[in-house]
Amino acid sequence: MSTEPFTFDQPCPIRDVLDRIGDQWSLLVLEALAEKTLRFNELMREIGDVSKQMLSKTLKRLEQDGLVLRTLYPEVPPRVEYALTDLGRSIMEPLAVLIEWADANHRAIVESRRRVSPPHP
Amino acid sequence: MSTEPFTFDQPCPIRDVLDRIGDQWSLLVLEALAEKTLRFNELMREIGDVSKQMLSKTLKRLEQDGLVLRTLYPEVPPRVEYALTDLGRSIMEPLAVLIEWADANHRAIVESRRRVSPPHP
DNA sequence: TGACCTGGTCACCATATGGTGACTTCTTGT
DNA sequence: ACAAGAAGTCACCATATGGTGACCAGGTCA
Repeated sequence: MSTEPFTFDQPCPIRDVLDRIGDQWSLLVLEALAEKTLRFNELMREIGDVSKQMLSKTLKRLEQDGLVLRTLYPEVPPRVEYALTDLGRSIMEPLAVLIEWADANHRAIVESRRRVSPPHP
Repeated sequence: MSTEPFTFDQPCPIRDVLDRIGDQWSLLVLEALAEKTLRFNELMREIGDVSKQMLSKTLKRLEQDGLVLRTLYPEVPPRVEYALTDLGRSIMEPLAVLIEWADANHRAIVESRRRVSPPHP
């Protein structure tokens, strides 16, 4: 299949990518930053229910993977801005296709789920 | 954004979908079944490193969500075949786009990761 | 002299996740 | 009689994940 070949150091690309965007918060962060550059606390407010710790971890991984650029302005109080890189912007296209599918088919999934295990018998 | 609006019963579609395909095994199962219908033990061998329990759980969720069809042939010994539904086949298209992106950009991600935290100083 | 702001980190704890190996049921093969 | 094989399930246990709230620095406002 298209995910092969891969080595141990460089695992199957798609599993690696899904590990990133498949977690609780990465997609939300990417979506927020796709709209515009945001500061740490702005991101927190934008996403709403993410904890500092998780947002911090998520941003760090996205930065390490080169999807997000972190810029520190050594002012007082310090200002830190997060923006998508070119790579980060480029992943939004495949994600948009997936989001489109999700929007179109979510109803079918929910109904299938309900059919199998009805609400309250 | 495109993921709104959503209710509590029917969460944000894309998060819901990512919860499914973003887990350890679902994508592998979908990919295997996209090639051809397989029996339980065939799937195990195909994927290689999945446990019975996880494969069972994964298949059950995919079936509940209407992505996979489980057919039991009441023979002896029993034969159970798993196949993609139309819905299951339709999600392979957005996934193919994502897989393509992953293949094309995985190298960039790995290199970015290495740049940030070098192997052995 | 505090109290507050930003952008975090850290320790603690609860829950979720996932692997292992035993067990099941029925029938066929030796 | 006994093992084997299909398709799972179940209990047990270890690790991963993620939330909470305390804490940090430096400077500013009242």
